Amino acid sequence: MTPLSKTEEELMQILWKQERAIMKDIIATFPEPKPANTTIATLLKRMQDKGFVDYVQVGRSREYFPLVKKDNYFSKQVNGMIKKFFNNSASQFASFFTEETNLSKEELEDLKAIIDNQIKTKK
Amino acid sequence: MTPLSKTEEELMQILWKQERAIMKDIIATFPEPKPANTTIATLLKRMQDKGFVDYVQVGRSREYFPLVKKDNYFSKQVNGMIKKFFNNSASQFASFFTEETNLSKEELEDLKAIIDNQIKTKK
DNA sequence: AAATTTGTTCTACATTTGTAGAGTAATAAG
DNA sequence: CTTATTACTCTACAAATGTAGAACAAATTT
Repeated sequence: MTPLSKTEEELMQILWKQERAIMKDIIATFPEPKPANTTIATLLKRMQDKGFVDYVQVGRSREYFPLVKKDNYFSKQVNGMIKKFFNNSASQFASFFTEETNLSKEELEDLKAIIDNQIKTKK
Repeated sequence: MTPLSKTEEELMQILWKQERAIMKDIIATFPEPKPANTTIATLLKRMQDKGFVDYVQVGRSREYFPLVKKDNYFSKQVNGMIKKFFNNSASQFASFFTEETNLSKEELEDLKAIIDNQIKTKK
């Protein structure tokens, strides 16, 4: 399936946030200068063709909603990156991540706790 | 600066691996059916325009090389994702990550060690 | 020297993406 | 009922992307 383009992905973010949204709601979330609604309509149709959104007719307008969960979509993204940049080694990615991102001491502690938990449930 | 497209990114991966590569080397890395070298040439020129690669003339051919480090490029990617999907919270990303990816017990232990180290140097 | 290989620039073209006007239908508001 | 609002389809078009042929030059092979 064709992936979402950058702009389409941003629209997805809106749908993920709103759960269900009609054209007006979508347009409302954009800052000035708002895009033409034909622009959004085109994008939505393309996203529908790609299998990422669908809608239900409600009165004269449509309630659009995402067909893929954000978490799901996101973990595919991460997995793609791990594959591309780390030869598929998640752990290599993980260590890179902890080294490169600027987590505070507290965040690191939290993370450590999470990992500890994981280790326990694993065993 | 315009970002790399998917295909251009793949070419970058080759350059990152080879350090420096001439056309023949690059083509050689592709499986059959290999792309036309004009295709690669076009891609390389575009990537050069975008500021991601450069070359030195060596005899009749050019040695192309990356202008951005893989690590550097990669962490920008990750940061972009964190921003987009986790509202800029790296720690939220981190916990999602450890929960979603299937790290083995050993990998988790390794990761924990790394984090411990981070915490110490952070002190 | 003739032929082959290698790599370049120029040009081209189909597809995808970003953006939106024109036209139209239905509904809501005056 | 007339007007304004909302949103949908159709059409369009510029920019970006994927891919490569034609033409040409230098180097290498036969």
